[in-house]
Amino acid sequence: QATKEGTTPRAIIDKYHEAMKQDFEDLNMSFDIYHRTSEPIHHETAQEFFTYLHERGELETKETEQYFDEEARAFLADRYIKGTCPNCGSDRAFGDQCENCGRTLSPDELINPVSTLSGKAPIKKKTSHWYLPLGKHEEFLREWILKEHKDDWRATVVGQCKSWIEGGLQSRAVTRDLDWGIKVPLKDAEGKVLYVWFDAPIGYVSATKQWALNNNKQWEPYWYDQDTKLVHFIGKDNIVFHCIIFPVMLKLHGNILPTNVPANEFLNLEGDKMSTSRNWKLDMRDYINDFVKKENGGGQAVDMLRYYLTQIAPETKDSEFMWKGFQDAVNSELGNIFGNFVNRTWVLMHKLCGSKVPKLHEDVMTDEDKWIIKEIEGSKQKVENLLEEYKFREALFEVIDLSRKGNQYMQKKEPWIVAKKLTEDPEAQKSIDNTMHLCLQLSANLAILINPFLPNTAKKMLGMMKVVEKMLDWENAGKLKLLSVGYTMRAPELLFRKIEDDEIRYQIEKLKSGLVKPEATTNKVEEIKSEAANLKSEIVFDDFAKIDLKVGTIVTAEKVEKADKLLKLSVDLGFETRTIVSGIALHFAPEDIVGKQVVVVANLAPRKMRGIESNGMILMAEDKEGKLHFVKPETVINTGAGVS
RNA sequence: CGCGAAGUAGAGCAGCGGUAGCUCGUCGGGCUCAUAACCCGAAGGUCGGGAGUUCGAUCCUCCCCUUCGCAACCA
Repeated sequence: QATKEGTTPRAIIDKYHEAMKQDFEDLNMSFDIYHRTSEPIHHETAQEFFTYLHERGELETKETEQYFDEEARAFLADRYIKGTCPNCGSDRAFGDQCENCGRTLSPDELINPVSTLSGKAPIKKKTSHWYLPLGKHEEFLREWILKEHKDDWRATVVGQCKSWIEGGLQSRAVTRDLDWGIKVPLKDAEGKVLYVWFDAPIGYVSATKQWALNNNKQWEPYWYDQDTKLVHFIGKDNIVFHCIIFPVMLKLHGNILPTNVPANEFLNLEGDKMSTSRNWKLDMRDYINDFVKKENGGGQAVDMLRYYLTQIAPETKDSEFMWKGFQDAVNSELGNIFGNFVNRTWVLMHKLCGSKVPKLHEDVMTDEDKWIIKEIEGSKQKVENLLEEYKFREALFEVIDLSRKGNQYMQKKEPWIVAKKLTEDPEAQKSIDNTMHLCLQLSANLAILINPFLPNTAKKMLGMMKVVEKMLDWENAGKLKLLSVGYTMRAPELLFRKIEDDEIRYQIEKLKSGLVKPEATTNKVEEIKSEAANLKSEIVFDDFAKIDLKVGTIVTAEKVEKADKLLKLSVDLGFETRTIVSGIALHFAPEDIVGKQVVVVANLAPRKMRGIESNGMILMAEDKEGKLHFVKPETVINTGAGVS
């Protein structure tokens, strides 16, 4: 990224760190510590970790030959080496994979490797690295994950780990040759740094240290006490690091192991995967500008988003963020059910009970009263249990459901009807008192229960109840004497506003229009610049003249069996019709391209792909989004025409 | 190809051997304290397809189809 933006890694880190910090602040998210792995305390911690493992002989050393760019004076990551694919002959193959035929490669297999940094051919250079032999810990991992946590960890997590363990655990290099990063703390390790995956999770430890320092606490219990619960909240693509590699490191280092790793699946957006490059995303900044900032303080807007995100969290499978769904959830569940219950309770209390918390008359308690009392008392345990199992979605549902029950309760008691009989039957006030008393206690409970999810809403409710923040302590949930009899309440305040159709239409519009539009012109310029920098080395005309380009017409096209990306084409070149296999199946449907004219490299050596011999290559242009386009004559011309 | 996860009412999701359930939406009714809100009721599903195990399968087994994930100097 730094190379792309033409700046230093350090500057990039600073920039994003600050931007994200601001976003979190505006969205009302707080952290006990928001730490970064560039801090000195982290370097020390990571180095200590390495030294500890190294001194106990838990790391292996291996010497290998790797490609080195003499001009850039750097060893090259697989991705930074380009060359000709040994499989399909494409010259767009990278050290790890060929983009054309999809085959996974190692840099050694590439024909004519070239560094993407300097454009020069790299040389082989010997280098030695330290490795973490995961294979040695297979038994431990089997026992710990596949047996001990078979049932209390999520199915995806255990499944994913199983897949890794069964697939054979390879030793993983923990160091790299790089000029920046955390130095390997050994004498003979000049130019070697710790691999990010090794030091990144150690960041959790160093963050704890920093936090302890800031708060005058001991950090050790958090990583050594058996009572400590270590929980990683991550996405499913991160499972292997947090369940396999880091635990092995922790075990070797004498630390506690994670109690649970409740990995979430992926969140999609309006029927498609999120993607920064395609601008198909939910941007924190945009939400802040469009919703949070338009409201003073924005606590409501923040809680609305928190609600929906919790409600659709992909806990068991991939889920979908739909703007319409956001509107429905907020308007209906938050506004109509929860917000409106609190509101009508307050309005009625002011009208029928003189703005005070009425008394609960035990002598006239009905079945409905007893039912709602039971519901209130049971709610704490229900929500708590779900939270303990990391079922946040369901826990939040229970909270909303309690307010739903409040609505049902009020409907059955109908105090507004009872009030009409008051003149002939003054005793009826008792029924009203009971109803409102319980609705108020229920509201106070709602404030406590919603607090972990929607803290701004809970605070607003505190204001209406005129009570101190202490009341929100979780231990108070389920209690029926949170508000004292006779205490005066404030006027109601709407907890949630409705989201209008226009706002939703605007967001969807914005999302769809941003799809192709480049994010900013500067980005575009830089991209062109970096493309230019990646130009291949100069050739003479004779080199070019060796390539025989012809205009051909696609006669037939069909998918190649058992290959995602390949289409088998027969192309009429005028003098003959050839079979050409092309890696374009993800971009074109076979029936759509029949009859199209294309430019073909006619004298390319034949190559077998998936058992089919391909005689030639179709020229394609790739756009910003990675979509392929045919290169072809502007108007249809005679098949077989030469191109030069 | 392989390995993991998933496919259940219009939408979003629970359930995972024994009369298919929730939320939203739709339709009908009630109520009018409330944010055109709330409450009650109804319609809507051969639980991806096929075979098998079982007295019984949405749930177990096998095969097939579809979707997502399994590269990184990303965290």
